[in-house]
Amino acid sequence: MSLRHGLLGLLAEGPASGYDLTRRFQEELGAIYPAQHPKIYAELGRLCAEGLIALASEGPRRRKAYRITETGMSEIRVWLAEHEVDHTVRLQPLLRSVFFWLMEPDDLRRHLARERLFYAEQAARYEAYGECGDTPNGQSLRVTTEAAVRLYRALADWAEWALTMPPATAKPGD
Amino acid sequence: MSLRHGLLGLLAEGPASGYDLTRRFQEELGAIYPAQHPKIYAELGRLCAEGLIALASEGPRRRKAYRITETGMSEIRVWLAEHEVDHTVRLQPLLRSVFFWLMEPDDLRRHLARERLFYAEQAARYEAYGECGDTPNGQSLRVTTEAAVRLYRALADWAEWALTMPPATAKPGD
DNA sequence: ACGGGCATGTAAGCGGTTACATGATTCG
DNA sequence: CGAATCATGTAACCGCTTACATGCCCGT
Repeated sequence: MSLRHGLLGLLAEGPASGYDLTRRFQEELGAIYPAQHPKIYAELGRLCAEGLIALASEGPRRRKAYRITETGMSEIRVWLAEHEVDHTVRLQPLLRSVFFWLMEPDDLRRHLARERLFYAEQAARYEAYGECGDTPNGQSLRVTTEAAVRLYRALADWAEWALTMPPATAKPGD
Repeated sequence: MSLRHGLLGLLAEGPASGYDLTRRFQEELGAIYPAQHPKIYAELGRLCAEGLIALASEGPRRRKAYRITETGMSEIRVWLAEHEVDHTVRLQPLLRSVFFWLMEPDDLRRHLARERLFYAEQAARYEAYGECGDTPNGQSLRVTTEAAVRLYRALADWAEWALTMPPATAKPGD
């Protein structure tokens, strides 16, 4: 349950609504940790009930902004300092690569070219993110986007490298 | 539902049991696409019922080896060629990095040092994988491990780089 | 007045994990 | 004969997605 602490962390920057948080999780964090609005609203409700966040203000269009409480702040701090990191990685594109030998060489080339492009675009997107301000949270976000850039560049380079490999087709003679 | 096609793809290499496949998904693919035995046995049952795989042999300790059928082969080929790639990435360590500014500088340094080590170990593990034979599927696995190496090296380098950054502490004066 | 974006929710279902449970065989 | 490992399963739960549904406000 990382989303819970993700929301808490974002609210540590300042009050925000479910809508705001949804946008951040889609656009800013979409490429490293996506989340959809139903999960977010549900979790906000739970966090509020448990007193980790509280209603900060109500705006037009029944907008509800939440702020983090003292309890919430200590909760996120404890999580960051003490809770074990979940290193789970699950990348469908890499699972697919195990089966490249089952693909037609032409299909594989097309596939890798498209993958390369996609990853390069993602890398560029985060590279363009540029400065995030000189606030503490802005500087941390800068570190995060750097990770995203390096990650997607690594995948783009890999796809490019894979294109240079002799295609390992199934049944060359069989 | 990628696991389904993951199993199909591995069975395309030759007959295997749920136990065999579980081991491959834990050890060989654990760092890019982990899967646990309950899911695997359940999925094998379903695949068998649908005729995409079939019982190949029964061994000692009630071992049941499955083989892929013609239907299954065409299913995995269609999936690889036509089904859209799921590019979802969800990395808790990168979500955490958004909140580095909430951590004590000392805790952060320790955290990054441990992360760096972890990723370097993973990279080394896959680097050591070395040759996977000259069979078509072995060559593809080589391409996959190359991706894993590049991915984990990128993360290790990132953690090392992050250690050189001035820690963006919260509330410098507040 | 109405269309589009802001804003919040509910419900069903899926994919995956964890814990529990058990049987069979080999090796020392 | 006991421990370790091979081997297969079930049940409960969790986190997340998708589809569905609705209300409100602003600009044209």
